[in-house]
Amino acid sequence: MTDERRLDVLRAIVEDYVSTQEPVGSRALVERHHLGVSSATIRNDMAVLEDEGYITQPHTSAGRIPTDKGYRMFVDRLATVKAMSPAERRAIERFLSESVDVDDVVQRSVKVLAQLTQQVAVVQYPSLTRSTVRHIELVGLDATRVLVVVITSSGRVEQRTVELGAEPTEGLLADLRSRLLPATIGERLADASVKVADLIETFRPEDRPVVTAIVTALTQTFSNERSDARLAVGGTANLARFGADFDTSIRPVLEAIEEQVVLLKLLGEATGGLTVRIGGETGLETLSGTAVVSSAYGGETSRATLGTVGPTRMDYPGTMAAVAAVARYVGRLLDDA
Amino acid sequence: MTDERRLDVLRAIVEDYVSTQEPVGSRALVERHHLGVSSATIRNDMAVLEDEGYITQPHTSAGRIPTDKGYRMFVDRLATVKAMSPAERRAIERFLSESVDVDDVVQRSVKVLAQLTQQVAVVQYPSLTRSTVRHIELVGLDATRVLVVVITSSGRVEQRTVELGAEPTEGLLADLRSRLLPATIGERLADASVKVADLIETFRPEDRPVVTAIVTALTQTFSNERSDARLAVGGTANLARFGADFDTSIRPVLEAIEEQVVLLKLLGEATGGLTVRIGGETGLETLSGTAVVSSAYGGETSRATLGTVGPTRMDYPGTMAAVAAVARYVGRLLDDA
DNA sequence: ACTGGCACCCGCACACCGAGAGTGCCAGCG
DNA sequence: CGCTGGCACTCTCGGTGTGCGGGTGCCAGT
Repeated sequence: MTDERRLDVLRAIVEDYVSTQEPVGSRALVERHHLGVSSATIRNDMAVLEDEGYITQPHTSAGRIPTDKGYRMFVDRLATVKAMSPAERRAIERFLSESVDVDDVVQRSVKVLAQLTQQVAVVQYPSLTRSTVRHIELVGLDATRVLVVVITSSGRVEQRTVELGAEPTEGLLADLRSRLLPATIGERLADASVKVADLIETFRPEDRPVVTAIVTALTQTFSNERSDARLAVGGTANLARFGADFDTSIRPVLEAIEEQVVLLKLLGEATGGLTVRIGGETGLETLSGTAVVSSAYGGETSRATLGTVGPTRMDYPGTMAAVAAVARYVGRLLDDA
Repeated sequence: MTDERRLDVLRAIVEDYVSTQEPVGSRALVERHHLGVSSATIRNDMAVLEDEGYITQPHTSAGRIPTDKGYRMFVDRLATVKAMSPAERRAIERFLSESVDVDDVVQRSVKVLAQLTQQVAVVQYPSLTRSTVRHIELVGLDATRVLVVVITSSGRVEQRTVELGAEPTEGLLADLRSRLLPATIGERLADASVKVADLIETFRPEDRPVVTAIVTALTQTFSNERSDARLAVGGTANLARFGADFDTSIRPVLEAIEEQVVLLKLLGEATGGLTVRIGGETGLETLSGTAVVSSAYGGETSRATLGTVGPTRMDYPGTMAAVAAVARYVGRLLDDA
């Protein structure tokens, strides 16, 4: 009994289970795959695989289903990456390239990803940290309130209403604006934060409270506290594929999706490449039957994460290919925008 | 047999069915409500109500459940409006008043509405039509592309990327900007559309293509094609309450929610007051078990619709009260912003 | 007009049973 | 020593049968 064949068996089990959704037995296995040995031999292999924790039986004398550990092994060592067809690539590229602005790109990405994978798709709005300031605008709303608008090189527009606490002196806002622009235009957001903070001291003491309030709003915007937290979600109707039991397999996902914090955690720190989290690896106990496939996207100016949430019994090769492809196109699109 | 009591019976049936989720029989009815007559009498009343189409039995010799027509009658004539408790009002008001900008108001409204009603909440972003222009900004992205930003009196910021098709001549953008602002500031969006269109002719013929492209983008923004279509959705986890059958009662709702066009239709033209659509009244066949409670909100500067989607067997008085209350606070908040 | 009583109906829960799928193990074979 | 065919065993699943209970409709009586 070679180790080699045992891995083949594991792969076959995962593939069959994913496509049929039913526990797979030794007989069906030898019929559907040309493994060149008899079902009795497979049974022995399966017994070993079960001992090692890669597969399990839902009840005695039923077929086997993969465990999380089994899926992990499948993803790490067994899955041959399934390339997208040229037609699919074309479709993705064309659909995404029709976007009119950053929001639209994100919206469309979610849609296309959900459609391709038949799962729930999540796309994080691009982070601002690497982009530069293209414009800042201050708009007085009333005597003590100002709307601060920041436009970045990536085409994002961030806004924020500021309570000044006091009424600005005549001409102060215009003055501030005229000093703000040269100090920040073209700067990276992180650097711009420092620059605007330095500006405070150049104002008269009596104006500083107002200036400080506005500068604070700006730095908060720069540090993208809010934009990082923005997410687009789509394909929730695909939750049907999760399984019949609403409370154990669908509800937790819906709840996770509504809590942005949780969702961000799920997508995980985009280390760069494609990441797959299976069952317990998600860090959420309630998502035991769920797997997350995510990838960072974007390069220089805007970087963030996108991915899909699906049942552990998903088509990993296909999903991974789709996530990777969409990440690549979205990144390209945002970078030269 | 007075008509009066028959209506009482109908009300009792609706109330019991909503709270128990089970068909209600004549015996249970006389026990839970002090109707002062015997169950046999109730049975006669029920037979009449069934003949008239207000209630029905799921199968022979089971209890009765209300039909859509029955719910309609309940809502129109029988439901005593349930007032929100002062504590609840306080909570809503406080939570909403913490919002920092328009997006935040919408986001929070969805959350609070979903929580109050335990249903799926939908809030349309405030329409721009009634608000006025506070600022317009043109930002060059590269040689042939410009980002158009419009800031309205309601604090909304709308953006749009424009492909110019040609390279603008030196100083054209600055020139355009300096003429745009005086022509539009303080104007209602509809009026501003006309004003900017008039501007085209004041430019040299060779500049007109570029100017026209930008003006077109502006008018599109003014006519709020995009902003009207924006929606926030929350509380999807509450879909659990819809019933056990995923495919007939939950999936259609998820699908409707993802199609913004459909959802907008569902919320309906905000005629002003509180609107309730029950079952077939929604206009969607797939939403037969679903009811929508919606209300317009806002006044002068920003007006739109918000509401909830839930099963027909919902707590109408409570839901209606919650929708009305949130609509009132949101409207107030946006109008004096 | 309302009530009590009664015959009847029907879905639901439960128990039961047989079929089928799958396993584990063992003896035998190359 | 690894593989195979065979066999006994186990367990789920689907279908059937049955008793129970809630609920109705009707009718005769007040």
